Amino acid sequence: MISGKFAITIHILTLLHKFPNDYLSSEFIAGSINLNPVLVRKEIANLKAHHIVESKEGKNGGTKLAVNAAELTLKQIFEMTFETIGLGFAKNQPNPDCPVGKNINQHLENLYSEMNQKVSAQLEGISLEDFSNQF
Amino acid sequence: MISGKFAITIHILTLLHKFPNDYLSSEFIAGSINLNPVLVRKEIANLKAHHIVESKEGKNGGTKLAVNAAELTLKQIFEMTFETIGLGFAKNQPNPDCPVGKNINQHLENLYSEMNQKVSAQLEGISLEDFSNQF
DNA sequence: TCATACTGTAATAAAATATGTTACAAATTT
DNA sequence: AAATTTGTAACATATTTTATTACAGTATGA
Repeated sequence: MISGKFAITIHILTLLHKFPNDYLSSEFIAGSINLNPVLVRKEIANLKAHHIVESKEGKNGGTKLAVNAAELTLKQIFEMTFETIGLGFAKNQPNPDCPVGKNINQHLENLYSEMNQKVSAQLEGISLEDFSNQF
Repeated sequence: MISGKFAITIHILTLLHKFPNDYLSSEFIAGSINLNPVLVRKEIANLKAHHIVESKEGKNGGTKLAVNAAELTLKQIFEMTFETIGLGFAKNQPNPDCPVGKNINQHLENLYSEMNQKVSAQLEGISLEDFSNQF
């Protein structure tokens, strides 16, 4: 299910790309997104775990892109933010005694899986640089 | 954002397709989905508004498919359940004084719009009959 | 070396959304 | 008339998302 994480992460990365020489603080970034700085830091933690950005603690610290924006695709960001098109139905526990109920989740998952593949294929063709250069 | 409505509606329609000669009660359908009958009736109300099903009140009442399952596409169901891949970020109000914040929603919307087109194109090729015949 | 300004992270709270329940009028069948 | 079902509103609960507070740890530079 697509949540705000994808949008937030793209926003963060776009800013980092626009200021390639600076360590941007979570407060500055949060000011652009209009979001709580702690949430920004959480997304940055995720980006760090994937070695997409590096950050520096302490005074004048902040975060900086650690990869080539031309080589980072939106597909990677999509996957990195744990996004999938999914059941979106938290408590999907159909009746196993019903021939339809018994199998529907499998068929829905197959369907969603194909949807994800289509979306991924599209996002693979767009780099962070492409996205950022629209601005 | 994809929610349970899409899954629930497909489930309902698959059942209706499997029992083309019966008026199925919301209770029966709810039993297969393992969902509250009122929620089933709500989705059916939506289907009725789109003339996809017809229902009969009163004793032995219920709901029945009103269209040819071969001609009803999952794309129609997708749209009918108000599904879109969207921002998923309820309070996305970036800072208008920031060059990135000012424009990001437009660019994200364009991106999501393309994603929806890909998904729609895929779902257009799958009929309810196709889906139901997998079972 | 000390004040300052950051990150990192946990704990908690609030808000938004999704799902579930109860209740009952209206409709139709037997 | 009794039984069963839809239709719908009003309300309740659960889940997920977003926000806040708090503070330890780290680097900078005056």
